[in-house]
Amino acid sequence: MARNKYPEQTIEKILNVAQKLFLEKGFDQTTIQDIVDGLEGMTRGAVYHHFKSKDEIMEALINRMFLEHNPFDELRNRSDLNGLQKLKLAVTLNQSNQEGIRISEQALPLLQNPRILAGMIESNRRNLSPLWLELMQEGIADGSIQTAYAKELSELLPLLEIWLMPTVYPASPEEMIHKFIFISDMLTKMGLPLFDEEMVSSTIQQQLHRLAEK
Amino acid sequence: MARNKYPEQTIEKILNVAQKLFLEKGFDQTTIQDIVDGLEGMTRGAVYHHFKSKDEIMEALINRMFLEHNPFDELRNRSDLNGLQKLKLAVTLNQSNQEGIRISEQALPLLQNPRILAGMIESNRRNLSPLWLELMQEGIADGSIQTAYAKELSELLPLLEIWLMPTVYPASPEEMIHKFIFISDMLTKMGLPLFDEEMVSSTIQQQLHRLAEK
DNA sequence: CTTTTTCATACCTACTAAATGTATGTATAG
DNA sequence: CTATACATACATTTAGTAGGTATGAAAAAG
Repeated sequence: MARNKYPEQTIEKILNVAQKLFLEKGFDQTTIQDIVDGLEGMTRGAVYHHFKSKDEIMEALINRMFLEHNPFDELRNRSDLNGLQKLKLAVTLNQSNQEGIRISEQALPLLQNPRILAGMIESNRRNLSPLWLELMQEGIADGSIQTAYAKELSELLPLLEIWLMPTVYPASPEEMIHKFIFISDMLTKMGLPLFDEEMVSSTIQQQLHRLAEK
Repeated sequence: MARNKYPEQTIEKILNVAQKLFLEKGFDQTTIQDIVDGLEGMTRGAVYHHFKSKDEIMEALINRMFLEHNPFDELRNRSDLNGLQKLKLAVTLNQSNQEGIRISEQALPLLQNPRILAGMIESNRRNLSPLWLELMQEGIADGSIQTAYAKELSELLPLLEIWLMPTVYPASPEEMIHKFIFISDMLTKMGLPLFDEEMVSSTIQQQLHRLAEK
């Protein structure tokens, strides 16, 4: 089999298998041969043709996870919303976005995957925080929010997201609820009322549901 | 040279060299042979005698860095301080503690060292947060602080420390000052006034000094 | 418009280099 | 005398490279 018509499909396949394995066994414990074995009828040569190294695969993966489907593109041309409303929507979209990754890959053990965790932090800081900041400045300009801490909050939001991950900071549903209330309260006090009553209570419902499942 | 009288010294030496190399070049880029080369007159056999694997060296290192010299032991038998005062002292001790690591190892590029970053997060959560929580509960009991968020704050404090690291979140001195003010303000609003005027202004002085150096 | 040639590239095979880890041996402190 | 702190030599795993082969597609020729 030489010269595939759609090499992008091959690349996607490689990334899919790599993501699965990295999340399951961790980056260091996954060999390139492991990835190849998951590719049915391919050899290491194919992988090395598309990616210079294992690190490059990791890099591409992190980009795909945290960059490609970020929720901010959809918000760009929504002129019907003010800054705060956009921010709230971004939170919601972001949440369901992450939910997707989490479920499909069954609760990624991030602490066993330091590369992914670090990549996430770095990618968030470089790519997501500026977008948050932009929205906040929009909100400040149109008067829908008042805060002296836009820059700080834009960096902190992604960090708080990590704090909310039960795989990094294990938490019972009750504790999760408490965390949410804390964040909601804190953000409001700092001038960024992102989580209103409705969002908090819907999260609580969600967590109670999680509790009932056990 | 066989059968050293003080094997602990050998172990310490290994950890010292490993720490230096890991922080300089990163975990993955450091080979066990590199460590051995820094040990003058030792062979890989010695290292493998004391540590089963490279990962075990890393584990021991992280313990040594974040566990052995943590500031809380000193606070245990200080019955002259109330909870809040102990918390404040803990912050100060913790800060100078970290300063030590940072200076001696010239600004560790944590994001190039995902293992260390993740180990730090994990170690903080497991070991440090409970100690913070304990102090906070003491402060609540003796009335020196009032907060409904002790558990949350005890987890968040170490995270905020990471946020304050310029090697993870690059920041100019001005931005650092702003971050400090943010944290001070935020903690106060959440019922944990750890940073009083004096501490904030001393930090500002410190940052301005850093600014002047350039 | 059809055929041929050319060329980039998707992929394979075989090999190298490097690093981890292991089995076994030796000397010495207690 | 024995456990253990190390050394030596070796086996194994794994990343990465060099070079080759096949093929789709576009340009050139007929």
